[in-house]
Amino acid sequence: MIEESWSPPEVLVTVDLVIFTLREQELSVLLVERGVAPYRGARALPGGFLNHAGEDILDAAHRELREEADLDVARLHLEQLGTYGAPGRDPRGRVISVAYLAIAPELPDPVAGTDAADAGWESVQDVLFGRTKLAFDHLRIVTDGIERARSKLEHSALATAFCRETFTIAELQQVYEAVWGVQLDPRNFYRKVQKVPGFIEPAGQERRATKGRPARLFKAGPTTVLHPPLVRPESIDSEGAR
Amino acid sequence: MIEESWSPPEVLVTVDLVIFTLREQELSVLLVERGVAPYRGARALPGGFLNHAGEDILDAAHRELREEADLDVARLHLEQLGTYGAPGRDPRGRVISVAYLAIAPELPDPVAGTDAADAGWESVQDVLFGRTKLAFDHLRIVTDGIERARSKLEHSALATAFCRETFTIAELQQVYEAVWGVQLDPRNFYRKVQKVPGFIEPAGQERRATKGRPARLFKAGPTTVLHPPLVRPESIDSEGAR
DNA sequence: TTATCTTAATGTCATTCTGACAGAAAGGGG
DNA sequence: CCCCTTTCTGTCAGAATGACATTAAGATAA
Repeated sequence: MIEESWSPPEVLVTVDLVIFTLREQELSVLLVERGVAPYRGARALPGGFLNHAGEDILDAAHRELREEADLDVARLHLEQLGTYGAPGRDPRGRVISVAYLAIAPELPDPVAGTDAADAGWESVQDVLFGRTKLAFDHLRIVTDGIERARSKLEHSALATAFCRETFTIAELQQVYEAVWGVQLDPRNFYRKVQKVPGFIEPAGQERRATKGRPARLFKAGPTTVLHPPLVRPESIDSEGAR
Repeated sequence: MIEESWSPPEVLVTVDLVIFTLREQELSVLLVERGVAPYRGARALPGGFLNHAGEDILDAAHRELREEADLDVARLHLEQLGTYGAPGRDPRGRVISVAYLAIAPELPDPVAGTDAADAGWESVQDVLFGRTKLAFDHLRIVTDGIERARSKLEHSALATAFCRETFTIAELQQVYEAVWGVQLDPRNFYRKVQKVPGFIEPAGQERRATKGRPARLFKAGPTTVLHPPLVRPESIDSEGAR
């Protein structure tokens, strides 16, 4: 198919970021208000073009996070979610976007950066149910991100990434409940989580109290793959395996 | 960061295909021998550049499969595996590659296409252990593909995609054993697989015999998400959750 | 000081699931 | 008809699961 006259087409590459956190026990996603065309004024995932042809994609993702939301979370672990490149998804021409997923404990409110008129956390429910409209195909990206997060909660220690350095088992449970959208039995959850070797380990005898009995504190253990997995109840719609 | 003079850099986009199948109970991957520079003569995953700026990425993947390996498997389901875009991975310039994964039952030997001097199935073991060297970062892509396939076998009905229209439970077990690289107890496997609702359903009373007792034939059921999942034994190295 | 409230942690129990193994069923080949 | 191979059905103890009760440890109010 390659002929003498033919040369491969050039396209533009962007990165998009799906950053999830928990606020008031509600799953939230980081959104910006676009300050430039197209979709100026609309809500969108933070992201943008590669800076120069030699920039690594993951580096670009970290840079955009810093630029657009002023979240300089160097330690934030970005995981590639997928690449979205349908022709016509961007009026500026042929643009394909590499999406990254990250999970964060509750963070300081982000500040609007250069390209973004505003930046802030938005309820994931509002996005999924269409109460918050997103630019481009970003709704689809968020949807994929949710499903990825839900799935990873089962098999990996991702849930601890939502928590601070130390956390109680009840807090960990709230992560699962918020992301899966279900209610779990605290006693069975307590038992199961403790049984997975290396998932969580006690962090000092220290404790923190608000009203009831003080809870023990834990920290993330060395294990990254959960054995056995914490299977989510069948009820919630998983959108299939595609 | 966007200034008047600045315009986003243009990059070249390729697709790469990781096609797995089972041959003689061994997991195999489709490779081509590159007919053009760079890496001319080396083994590589089938793939290539987008044809024109308006071509959909998934369409390009199907086209390359047809062109390079003459496998016109329209029905083959391609699942996006990841995007690989490290600067310098391709001497021709800034190239990022979108990799797709597919699973196929045993297929006719592929025929070399236009860009490929040769095309054929290669043992995955030979690739993983470095006995078969690959061009670019294709070893990494294959490695990621294996891990994805191993994981999907647990939670999805992917295994049936390795089999023909109808299959015996023993054949299905061979899929799991080949991909996971473990030995399973036939009796427990039989029990578990049958219990997952909608995974497999009986296909006629027909049977097919070679030596022992004739086996019942099954076909893939409607279920795509396995509940409960078939968890793989802890032994095999899963390379972590990254 | 004591009763009460709230949340954390442990316990119980019947049911189901799991892994390891035994044996019966259904053919083919001598 | 006896062996061999492969498929299918049981069995059985130990572990895991889901549903629920009870005790423990503090804060707060009476």
